[in-house]
Amino acid sequence: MTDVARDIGVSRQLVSLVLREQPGASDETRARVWAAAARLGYRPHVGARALRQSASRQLGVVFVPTHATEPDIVEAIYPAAAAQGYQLVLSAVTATRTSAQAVEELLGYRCAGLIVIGAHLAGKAAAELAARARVPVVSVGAGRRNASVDVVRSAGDVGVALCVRHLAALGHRQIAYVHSASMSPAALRLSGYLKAMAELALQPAVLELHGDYTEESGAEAARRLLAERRLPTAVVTGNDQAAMGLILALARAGVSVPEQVSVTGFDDSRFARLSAVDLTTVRQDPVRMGAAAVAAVLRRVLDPKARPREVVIPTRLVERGSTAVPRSRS
Amino acid sequence: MTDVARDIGVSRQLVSLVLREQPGASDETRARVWAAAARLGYRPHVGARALRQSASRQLGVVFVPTHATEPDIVEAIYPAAAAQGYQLVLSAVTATRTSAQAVEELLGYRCAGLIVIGAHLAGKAAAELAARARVPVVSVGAGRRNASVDVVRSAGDVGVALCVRHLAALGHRQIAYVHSASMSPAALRLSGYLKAMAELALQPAVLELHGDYTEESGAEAARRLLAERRLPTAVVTGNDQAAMGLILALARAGVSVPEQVSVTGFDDSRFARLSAVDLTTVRQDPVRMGAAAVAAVLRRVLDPKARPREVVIPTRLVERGSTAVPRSRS
DNA sequence: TTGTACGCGTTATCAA
DNA sequence: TTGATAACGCGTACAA
Repeated sequence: MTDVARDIGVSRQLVSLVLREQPGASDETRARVWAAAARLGYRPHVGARALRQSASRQLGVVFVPTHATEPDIVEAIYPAAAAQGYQLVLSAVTATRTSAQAVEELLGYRCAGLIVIGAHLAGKAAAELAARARVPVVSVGAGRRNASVDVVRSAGDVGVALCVRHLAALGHRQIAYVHSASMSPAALRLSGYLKAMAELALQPAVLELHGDYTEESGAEAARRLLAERRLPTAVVTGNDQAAMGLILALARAGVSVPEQVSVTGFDDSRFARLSAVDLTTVRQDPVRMGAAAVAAVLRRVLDPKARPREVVIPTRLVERGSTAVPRSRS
Repeated sequence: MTDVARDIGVSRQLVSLVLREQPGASDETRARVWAAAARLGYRPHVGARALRQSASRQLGVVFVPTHATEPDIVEAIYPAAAAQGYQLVLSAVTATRTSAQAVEELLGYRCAGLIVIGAHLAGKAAAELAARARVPVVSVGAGRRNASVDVVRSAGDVGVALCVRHLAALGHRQIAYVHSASMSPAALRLSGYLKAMAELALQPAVLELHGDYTEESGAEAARRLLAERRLPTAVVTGNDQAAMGLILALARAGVSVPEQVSVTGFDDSRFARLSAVDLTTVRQDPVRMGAAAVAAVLRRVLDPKARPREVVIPTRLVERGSTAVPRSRS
């Protein structure tokens, strides 16, 4: 900054004024400052700025970059934060890096608030982190109403219930559900299935998988369904990837979707939209989740006494080609 | 830090010493300092540290979070950087955020070096960025030998040639190639195809797609192949997602893989490994790319006079079930 | 081991 | 519009 000031022969603090778009400089000077800054390739030092202001205009974001949907939420957070003049500091959770480490690193930036995407903030961890961070924390995608962190999540139970009712409306009666207990939002989705089945007076059939919702687990589900005496006419899954694996494994076994079995997913990920996959699924709306997350942190940044809230983002059914009227009722 | 010092009644600089693991404090004091730091939830302020040292131990990383393979490289960069005591500052390229903006933001952190994943640094942009940043820049995945930035890339031409030779060894003679000109590494892959076909004295057949390598473009390739008089016995694609789309669209049209047509992909992404997809593909080794990228930046961080290099990471063929002996030679 | 003093780049306040 | 001065949190040199 000193270089810029010297270059055009003005004071350092005038340059600071101009770059922060504060009043107090003539239009002509403003133009010269901007020109000089561009010419010299000058950028304000974010660290120095944060230091001086004892409050950075930065939001920390914890996410899993290799996840199917988390990057979509990150993508939505960027413009929402930028609109309020905030930068993002991303911190990834990877195979070699725990969420605790990711959060720890963010604390060094003295962010104004933290957005944690995914199921890293189970009850106790949430409270500890919130106490530790001393700044508002938002958990996106998982967790329930909570005294220490805001929660932004999808209405997963409603989404699954929509699938069940859609299938029932098509005439299905044997509707199985593929469940993975290890995923935190899965419990909510399962409850939606059970509730919808009960309302329709249908017999629930839950297939519980080991491990995460991956394509492999969908294939495992297919193997287990095929091993049974009779296939259900429809399968609701809690995740697109599991649905994909299920469909492909069924196809290998000569069972066609949707002719013999209808299948639904959850997420409306990029796979689902593929014309070749054409999966009926539940859309999560990462854009609204990202915007809601930013709104939630900033609400508490601006009013530190505000209490954390729970924001539920609606889900909606996307009807595609993987569901159809059952071939025969039996 | 002052708080920690006051808490246990020692000087601020002693705390600094201990936390940086420098000699000059008794074991007993060390323990007390660490205990107090943990209890108070203290973390050094990265901005203040960078400011004081006029050289942050941070590496900036530009990447596309929604991309199929870039997050894998990011994941590999983390441990490689951590091993040398460097933190990462991630900056995402999204639909609403250009690579120029992503880089611009990183400059504010005064990173020791920049790693740009993807094809954002075409010739001129690379030189400009390198001049602007005043720190070493590495381009990962795209770009060619260059005076201003290091390049770490896969041997894409070799990888595609491996596919062609593998198919030829199985007995294939009509081997088509699905090409997408808009992707920067694609030219290299195409050249590998053409070279290998020439060496085998086979007639090349290049199917050029509009747009990126997406599942949709694979489906488009399938439609165009099906519209022709006769299908090739094998199709080499420059990307797993395109191969996936191709296979699924062929399946819908009643053409089975590998029985009627063999297909290869490129990337060994998560789809390819799926037992239901079981795609023969080329493995890019994101781990080695990430490690090489870190090594390349740090080489020039430590020796600013060093010239940029080009590092080529070998690729290898992963033989799976999407390729087989052609049903009949015709 | 401690205290003292300085500077990193920036913002903020004041009086001129 | 400017200059003087201080402060943010940290690292480091030096003397005690």
